[in-house]
Amino acid sequence: MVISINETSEVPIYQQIRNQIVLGISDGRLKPGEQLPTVRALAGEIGINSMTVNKAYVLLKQEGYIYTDRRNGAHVRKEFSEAKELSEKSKELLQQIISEAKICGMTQEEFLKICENMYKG
Amino acid sequence: MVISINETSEVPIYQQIRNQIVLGISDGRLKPGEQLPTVRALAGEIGINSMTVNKAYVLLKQEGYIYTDRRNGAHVRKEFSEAKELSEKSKELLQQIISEAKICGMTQEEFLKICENMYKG
Amino acid sequence: MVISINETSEVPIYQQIRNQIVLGISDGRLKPGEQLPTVRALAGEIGINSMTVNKAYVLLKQEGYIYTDRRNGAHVRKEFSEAKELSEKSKELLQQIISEAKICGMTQEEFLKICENMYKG
Amino acid sequence: MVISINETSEVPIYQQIRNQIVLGISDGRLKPGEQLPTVRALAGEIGINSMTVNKAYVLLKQEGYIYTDRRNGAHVRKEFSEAKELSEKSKELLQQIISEAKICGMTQEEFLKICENMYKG
DNA sequence: GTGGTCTAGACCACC
DNA sequence: GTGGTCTAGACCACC
Repeated sequence: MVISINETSEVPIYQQIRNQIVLGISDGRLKPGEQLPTVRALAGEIGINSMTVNKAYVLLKQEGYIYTDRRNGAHVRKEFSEAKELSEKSKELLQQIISEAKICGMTQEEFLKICENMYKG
Repeated sequence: MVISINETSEVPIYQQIRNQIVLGISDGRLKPGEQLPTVRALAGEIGINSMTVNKAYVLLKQEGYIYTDRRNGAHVRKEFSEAKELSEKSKELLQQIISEAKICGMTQEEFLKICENMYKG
Repeated sequence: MVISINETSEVPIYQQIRNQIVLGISDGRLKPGEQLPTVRALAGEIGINSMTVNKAYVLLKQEGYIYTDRRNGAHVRKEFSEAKELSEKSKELLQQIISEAKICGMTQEEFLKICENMYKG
Repeated sequence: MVISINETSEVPIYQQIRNQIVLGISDGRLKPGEQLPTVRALAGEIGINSMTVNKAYVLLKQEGYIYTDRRNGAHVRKEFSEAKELSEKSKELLQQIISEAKICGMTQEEFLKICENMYKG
């Protein structure tokens, strides 16, 4: 899986890495248990400092998406909790996005349609 | 409309102000054309620097939610473009939220249900 | 409150800082709401890199002991949740310590006496 | 006695082995003088490098929990010193745990109750 | 070889 | 002035 960084984005690089890996897990490009590139390998590939990649991995680990061990590097978690619950932060963001949708004239149906397409994607 | 700031939040204060005003517009607490408090008044009310409030208003203006004129201060826009299009940033965020929903075992139906409830809210 | 670092300890510096601040909170040397030294000030005082202090503060923030905001720096949390529950990690450590106490011939009463003294301290 | 390793734990594997053996000694599953599996046998059983098991045994020997001789392998120590004294490291850890207990609102009585239960366990 | 820790120094967003 | 992010480079514990 290729990680591509937008250097001009206001989103910190470590967050961009985190986001793309979460996306990869959700759409199946990264399989449960699959090994991620090593911190150094990914840093070299992207052309950034390994501390930045490390920070992304620490974050992913804290969020429960991956686990690391010194022997084998970082791996995608094998079984995810089926909590079926969005984080508080995500709920707030979703509410914010929906308020923007309403203001630009989108009906509920139109918004749900967009979500459906993203869900399938 | 009362603006309440969470000082310990990682969301910048100017962004919190912007978010709450957008929310107020979307749910009708702020009517089209309605006058917003002046920068100084709002800053005094919240107890923060007026530069911060100003930054929020500049952002809201750039995004087309309000307009300002020197005589009458800031007002909610009277007619919003019915673009029916989310910003690139919002689409990215939504995609990110959906990927998290999928990973925590939420079905499409369950996610859409949450959106519906927020839409009505 | 003075933070003193043991450079020869196997405990990472950022962890030592974290530990001493938690200790300070628990024994009242650090009051609720009290301001901690800035990252740079503490780093300069101890004679270490500010990234290391920053790491300690991030950890304390994650654990809910302090909060930070860009205006006023870091502060001790004002109200702690009365969860009355040790973390899993602490429970494991406590079990480990107790097993060592038992092996070196300490009775339950003797061990509880040590805990009492530490609690009062 | 079965040693089970948590590969995703932040606790080093050699430390996990050491901890479980100490636990086994303290609760009587490992008797004084009892023979421990050979380094190779235990490594094979767990599925890890024998250097790691060796490190755990060296540590246990240093701490006085086991003794080794070339002919018969490793054995649990027959008589433990009744020093009735915790190691400096354990005292520090205990102080740290107690400070966390105090902050989360636990009374001395509640904390001692937890210790009692662990002591009996 | 792997991730974890640390340094010295820099720039940035926020206020 | 504050914390947050990032770099280039180093050393260490673990395996």
